[in-house]
Amino acid sequence: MLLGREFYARKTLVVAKDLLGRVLVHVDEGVRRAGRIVETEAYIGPHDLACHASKGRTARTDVMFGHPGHAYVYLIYGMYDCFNVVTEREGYPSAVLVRALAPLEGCVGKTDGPGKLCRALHVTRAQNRFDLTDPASSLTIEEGTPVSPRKIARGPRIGVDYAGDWAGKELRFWVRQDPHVSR
DNA sequence: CTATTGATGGTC
DNA sequence: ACCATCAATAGG
Repeated sequence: MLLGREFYARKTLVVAKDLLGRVLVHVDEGVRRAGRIVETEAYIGPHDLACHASKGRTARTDVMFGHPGHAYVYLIYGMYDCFNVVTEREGYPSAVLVRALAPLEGCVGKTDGPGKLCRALHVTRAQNRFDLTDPASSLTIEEGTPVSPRKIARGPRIGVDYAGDWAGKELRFWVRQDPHVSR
């Protein structure tokens, strides 16, 4: 069963936690590549200085201003794609970065980092704006098994030291003790 | 610690 | 038309 629009149309922080244990699936030219989500980060709205959309609506950030449940995939450091899901209501730009997976099917290499998981599932900017709630989509998220709150750890986001007051906020979530969480 | 790599957004 | 920067990673 796929997660529906209403799953994503909630507070980004809630979605970030609730995505742990869910299964990201990419049907890549007929082959299923999938992993269980074990680490996420919340990027919340125009005031979050670490959120790309805090610089306004541009060609890149446009998708974050749209409907929840769509993919936001962007290129970082000229080499790595990062996969996010758009959250909250239309017009309020926010997303959850998926940082690590436990590999399940068809993964090429490791999945313990945002760039690595995209490489492993063959997710690129070609999938940007894809609707994750559409059963006909090649990129979806299945219900999987939610993680009990007691097994969820929390800490500051990675690589956002530039973000002033928002740099220290604990908006990163991971499954405690899971070996596939990024270093 | 460094090199990598190119899109992106700001400035001139 | 530049230019600094970047939600990362691999390799010393």
